Amino acid sequence: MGKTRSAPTLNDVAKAAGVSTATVSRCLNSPERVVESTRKRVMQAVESLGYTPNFAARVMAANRSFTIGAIIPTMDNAIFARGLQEFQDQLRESGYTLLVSSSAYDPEVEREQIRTLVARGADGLLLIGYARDAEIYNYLEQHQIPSLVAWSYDPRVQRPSVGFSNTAAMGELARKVILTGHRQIAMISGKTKGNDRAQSRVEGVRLAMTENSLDPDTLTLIETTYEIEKGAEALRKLMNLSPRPTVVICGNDVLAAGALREARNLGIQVPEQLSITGFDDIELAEIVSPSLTTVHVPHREMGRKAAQELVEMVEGRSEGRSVCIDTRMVVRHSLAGPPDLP
Amino acid sequence: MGKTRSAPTLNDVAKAAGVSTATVSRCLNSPERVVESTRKRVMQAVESLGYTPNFAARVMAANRSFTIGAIIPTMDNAIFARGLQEFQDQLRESGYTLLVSSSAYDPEVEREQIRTLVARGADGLLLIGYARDAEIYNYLEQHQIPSLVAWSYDPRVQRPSVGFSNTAAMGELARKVILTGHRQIAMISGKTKGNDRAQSRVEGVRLAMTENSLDPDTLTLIETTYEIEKGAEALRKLMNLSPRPTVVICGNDVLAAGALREARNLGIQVPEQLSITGFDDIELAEIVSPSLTTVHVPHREMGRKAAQELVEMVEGRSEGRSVCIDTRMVVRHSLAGPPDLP
DNA sequence: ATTATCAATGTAAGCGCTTACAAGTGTATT
DNA sequence: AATACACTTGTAAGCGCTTACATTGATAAT
Repeated sequence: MGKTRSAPTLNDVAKAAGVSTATVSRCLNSPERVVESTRKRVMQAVESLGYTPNFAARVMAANRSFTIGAIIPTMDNAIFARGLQEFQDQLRESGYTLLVSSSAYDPEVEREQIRTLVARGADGLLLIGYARDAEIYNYLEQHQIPSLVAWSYDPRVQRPSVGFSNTAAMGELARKVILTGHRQIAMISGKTKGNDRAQSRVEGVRLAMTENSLDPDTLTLIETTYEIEKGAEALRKLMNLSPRPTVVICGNDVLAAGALREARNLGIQVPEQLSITGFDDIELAEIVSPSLTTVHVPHREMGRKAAQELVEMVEGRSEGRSVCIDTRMVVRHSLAGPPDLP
Repeated sequence: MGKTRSAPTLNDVAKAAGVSTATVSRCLNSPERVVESTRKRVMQAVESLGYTPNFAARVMAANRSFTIGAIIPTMDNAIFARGLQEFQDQLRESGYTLLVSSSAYDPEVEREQIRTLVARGADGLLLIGYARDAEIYNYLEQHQIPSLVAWSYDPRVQRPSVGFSNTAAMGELARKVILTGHRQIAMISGKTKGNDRAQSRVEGVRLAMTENSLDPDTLTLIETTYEIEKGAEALRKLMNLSPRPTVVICGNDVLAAGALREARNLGIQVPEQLSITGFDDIELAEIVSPSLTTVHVPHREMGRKAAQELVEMVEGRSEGRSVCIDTRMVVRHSLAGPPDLP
């Protein structure tokens, strides 16, 4: 910290109020254990000195920080913003503070951030998706830090999580796409390596194809990072293919927005000449035109439930349950039947 | 923290390596002060025990945290995301960690967050905009925590800041709007109370009007929170006015995107029947159609320079300089001349 | 009146780390 | 050979707080 030479300490308050440090500490942490008259005097001293407890000292002494850490892949787009905001609000209600850091989708960075957060005394951790080194989970185990996975839910994985089935959600959308008549299907996915959500979404599309007697190997797949620009780039590539896909399923709304923009730049009519779909239903999805057919993920609900569950775990009231959140397809204007072949 | 019963401590490492805790500490913090052979042995012990230093203890003992705090008004939209990302990256390069929290534009919450961050041992703080209680600045002074204001720059204010002149930036845009022929001007602004950036932007429009012999009192102003939905709402209200404004200047791109959407819903052609402008030039601005005429703010540059300056301050190499970042108008498709009167 | 009980407060032992200072060793200088 | 010095490592005193345990005084129970 800054050289806190002049900041008042517990001791200063104790002296000013004419009590012991223990009493001051009690006033702050369990006021009901101090008689009113004393408490008043102490609080006044706190007030007039402008005392703020030193967090590091408190954490060290109490071995408890009332802090929850979250590592998200990125803050750069809105995907995690909404859910995290709700997560934070709910946490605050339970008396916890949220510490966020972002890993830029880099497992190494994530590992480092996890260690940092643990070293900082986080009582519990929110992680995005299942996929990470066993070593990391071991580390958390060893330090006895409860962790909860969010944004993914897979009944086969034995690990507390609050999320949704990316496979099922994308599957539903893909089925709709196929039913609408599309056969030349392309997908712009996020990088699947180390990202189970991206993997599952691709998986969902493949499954839907198989179910409908389409060869999943005919799916044209481009993997890229989740940036608007990259979505645009990928679309450009896809439009050079022959035969051209009649629909582009995007791994999320950000990629879809990029694809949409590029289609406009190329003079391709959406959805008349080309259909495009998204995933997440962030605000962007409704803003772009045509508005995106996508999958709605109840981010707020997820954030709230994750906070509740994680607090339960931290306070020893739960061993870690999993919660599956329902998604639903949102049909808007970017999806239509394939154009008539010339 | 979680009950760290089993986590190894410095002491454990020291024993395992057969040295004193001081030596281990030195290996970790100033390795050059320990002879190679010893260092190797220690590092091996660190490795094999899976030791991570306890942050709270370190902060307490060293009175230094290598942590910078930032309180931003919201994470809910992209306004701050980009600049902050760069701020963080730059900070990391200098060996600092960023702690972010968001205040939801609430001064009370902000005050609390600042106290929390200080109590947590932040070495320095990044604050958005100048406007806040003197009491807060005093508090920081007392605790000797350097703070830097970002997203605002005003040569008249005697306080280190890295930002841009909101007045000048918006003024340039407004001048362009007026030159394009508009006389019926409306503005959808963020809440100006306690938000100097919003205030300055309104100010910028008024100034431009005055300069062009328009009465600034004829500016129709709606203040609202920075949400897409609110932008839409505001536009609806404006379109019920008579005479209808021919241009709607929005306080930022988010509001503009909402306004744009609503115009589309109302069947109003932009820019043929109505012009709309934004501010910030976030990705959204280029995605919507028509794409937004707006003011480009070099967020990355701002984030980077802010990090550099704040680190200098924290390390006592600077008393706090101010940096003015240049913005520039970006002309796209949402602004055109006013429609011919019927 | 005596003892058990309880509520309010004080005493002091750490929590895990850094660092000033002390101690020990080996090398250069005279 | 004696002295100085640099370098490496150890010793131990905190950093500001919480909390188990001890103490005190008052009230209730006998």
